[in-house]
Amino acid sequence: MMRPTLAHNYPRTGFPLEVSSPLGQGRVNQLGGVFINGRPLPNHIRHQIVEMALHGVRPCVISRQLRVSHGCVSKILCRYQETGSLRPGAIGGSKSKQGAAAEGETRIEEYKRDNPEGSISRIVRCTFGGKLEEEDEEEEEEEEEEVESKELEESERRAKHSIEGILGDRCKRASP
DNA sequence: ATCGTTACGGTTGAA
DNA sequence: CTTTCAACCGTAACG
Repeated sequence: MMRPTLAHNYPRTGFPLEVSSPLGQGRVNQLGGVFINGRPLPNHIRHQIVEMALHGVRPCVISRQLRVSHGCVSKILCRYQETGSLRPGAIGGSKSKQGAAAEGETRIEEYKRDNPEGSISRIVRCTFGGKLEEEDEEEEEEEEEEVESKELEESERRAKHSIEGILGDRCKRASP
């Protein structure tokens, strides 16, 4: 199928909009919403989508009001319904490896997975702390919030790093 | 008018 | 350290 290329995307409006933001290259979709190509929608938007749906707002209205494509609203709502999470899937990383070599790798991997440092420190903590009833059933909101705040820290750290990189660029001499 | 699905160009991050 | 590459992203368009 011949689909239009990105270069010819917005010929009639006149503005092939680009929006520069602290965290990357923003674009504007047909509904006037801002998004970053290749990256998940911001968490607060995802929250709003789910929240509105929970209040009985129809997906098409959510799409128009939040200026998010209906395909995306559909996907996020679908995922929420089957996983109970509003978070995007895990991006990046590696999986590959196959054949005979993979089996050895898998065994090592399993060993690592079963004996992470964390489990050792948990055992130590439990033994000495006397708090043995700590193991958690997945408590939904609590876990989400924890991940969220971790993410926030991460993105802040990244933004800062990139700003420093830009500023540093001005006075930086040739790297070693 | 709605909404499920998917080609596309994109970013990410463990190996 | 750099490179590879399969995972996911949202939009736009089709059905």
